[in-house]
Amino acid sequence: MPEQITGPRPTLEAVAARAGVSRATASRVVNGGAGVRAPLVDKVRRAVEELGYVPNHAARSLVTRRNGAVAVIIAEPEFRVFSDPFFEQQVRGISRELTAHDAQLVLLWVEGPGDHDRIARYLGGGHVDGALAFSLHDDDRLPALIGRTRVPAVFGGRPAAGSGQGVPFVDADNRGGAREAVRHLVSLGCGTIAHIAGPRDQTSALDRLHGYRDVLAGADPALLCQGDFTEESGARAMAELLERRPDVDGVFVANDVMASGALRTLRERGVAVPGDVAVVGFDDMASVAPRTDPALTTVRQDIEGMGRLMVRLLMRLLDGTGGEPPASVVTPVTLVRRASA
Amino acid sequence: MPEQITGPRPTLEAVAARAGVSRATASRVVNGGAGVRAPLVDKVRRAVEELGYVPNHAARSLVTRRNGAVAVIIAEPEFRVFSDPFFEQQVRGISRELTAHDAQLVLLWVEGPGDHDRIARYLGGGHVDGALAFSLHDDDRLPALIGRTRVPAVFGGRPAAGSGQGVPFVDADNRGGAREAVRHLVSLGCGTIAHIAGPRDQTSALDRLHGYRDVLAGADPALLCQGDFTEESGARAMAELLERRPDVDGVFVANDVMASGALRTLRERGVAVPGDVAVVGFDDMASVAPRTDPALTTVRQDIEGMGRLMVRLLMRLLDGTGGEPPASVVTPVTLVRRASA
DNA sequence: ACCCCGGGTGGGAGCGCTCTCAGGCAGCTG
DNA sequence: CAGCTGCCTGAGAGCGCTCCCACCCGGGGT
Repeated sequence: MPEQITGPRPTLEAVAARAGVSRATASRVVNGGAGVRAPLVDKVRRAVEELGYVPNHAARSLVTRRNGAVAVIIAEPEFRVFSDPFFEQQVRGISRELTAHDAQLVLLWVEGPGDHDRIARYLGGGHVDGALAFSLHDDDRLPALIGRTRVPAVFGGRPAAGSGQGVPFVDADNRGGAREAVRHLVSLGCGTIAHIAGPRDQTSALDRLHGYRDVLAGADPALLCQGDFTEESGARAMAELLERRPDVDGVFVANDVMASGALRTLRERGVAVPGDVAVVGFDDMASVAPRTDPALTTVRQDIEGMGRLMVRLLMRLLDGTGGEPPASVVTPVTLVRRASA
Repeated sequence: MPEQITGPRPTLEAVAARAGVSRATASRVVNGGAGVRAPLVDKVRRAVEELGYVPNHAARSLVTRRNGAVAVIIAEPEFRVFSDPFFEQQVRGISRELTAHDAQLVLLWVEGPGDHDRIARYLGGGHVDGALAFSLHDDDRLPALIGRTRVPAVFGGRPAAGSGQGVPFVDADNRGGAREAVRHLVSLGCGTIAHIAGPRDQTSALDRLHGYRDVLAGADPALLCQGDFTEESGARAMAELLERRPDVDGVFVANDVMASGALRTLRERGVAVPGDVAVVGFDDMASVAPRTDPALTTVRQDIEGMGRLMVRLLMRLLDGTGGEPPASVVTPVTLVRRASA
């Protein structure tokens, strides 16, 4: 029980006095107690307890030049980003890992391109030890901006070629997952496999398309349909596909939400899934994939794990004595078999 | 253009030297320049510009005992809280207002009750000037916890009676909105108005129930049905209601999501809305209310505005010379008329 | 002409901490 | 038993800033 609830907060000086040691020794104990003899450690610990001592963060970071805080930069180019369950999971992973590293999460919400200056100033001001950002679109100037500030940073998602040089990223193995999905359709006996692709300006969507092509190099271009990751676009694309190639018997859809739309179209037209057409999605979004009719076979990525990994990479960057160059990480994905394929 | 990109960051001392003034004067200019003659102000400003000087936050807050950061505490008792669009909007409002006040947002994600200690320690550690928290459930121990830390705080949503004493809150006028909704149904000629209520342990749900009762004091208890804010529960409650009182001609539902479920039940049974039964929801959730069939008449609350208001209240608390006691704010709501009532 | 007043400026202390460095006290070797 | 090594401990500087206070200087009153 802390003794004094009110009054000025006790300083290290006070702790030292109470424990009968010097400020230096008290400091050593507070910071782990390495190289201090046990009886003294005990005395200091007790004094800390009794006084309810909490280190003054400002004083500490003034001298250590570290402030134990990491910025999480969230750009909001679209209508809703934050309420995306994907983000929720990633931010949760980040938060948990940050807590494990005793670091704080400072949320930087970018309000459009005009706000970039503010972000740059903040990062440049050294208020945080590092930054975590999400790379969403090709035209996103955030990666470049962060690269320029020279603040240690890690991206979530692979930035478009050339925009985030030197900044490591954590990305799911979109291409490999896509290959696995398509191979699964092949193994099921599908001979005419289509792909409903995501937006051209997102590396994840592009990678999934590339994975499809890796397996089905010579596929008819008519089997490729463009979507924009919305349910509606998935439904439309499926309809178009059915028209162009009525013989289609397998579809790899670039995300679960579009797959849900495609499934709807299929259902409406009385096409049996997976009997007539097998469908595989991507993301294994908890609110979608297990609930579609039939339940969606899809590719799962460990989103929270990716968030945690981002933090671990950043911490390595920060601790790094400058030796090793920080390597980006591509996390494995797994095919989750349900009913649709 | 900052002159030196690399090397140690310039200090105020360097700025002062370059401008040919004392550190004190340089400090005054950096902090607004009050009481410094124009030519000197200019000189210092130029030096700041040329050196790319950015104040050291740690040093500043060491002496001012302010750190320009506010904690936003998010408890997660349920499955998903963060991805709730309600939260998104509120946090966005908070973020914007905080930015306007030049303060940072430190996100504290509470991982269950066991995590309370950590939060308390953090808040008690004086790392932030104040805290913003959301009061969700009656049994939430967060309000009490925050009250004990003595950190200036503001709640979003009214805490349960007795749990967050002395801590001001910002809440929507749930009761008044409910009254308005019910009165609207009355004005439409509805004579048998039911209520589908939200969870008993949330003040917002309770207040809406009270609003209903304010207008319909002697209503048949059979007209009251319990839901839990999910779509499914709304659908079920509506079915029950239809069974208990087939003559029901108006329903006030405690939130839009449940109203959407109720609408579904009504549609499935061929009950005309608003012809046979008029329906009013609550929240005016953008992703729900305008998209239901028929579009939902509901009560709108300015969620982002509430977030901003929370920050403004907190800032007043912080600036407060201790004079006025901080008053909670109940923000007005408006009835949005669409097709369902 | 002298003094006083007040706005502007600079000197310097000190916020609470970490970290280097010198000193002290064992314990061990020669 | 002297000398040396090595481990602990304490003294003190200093991180970059704000703010108090003393000082300076010009203008107005006596």
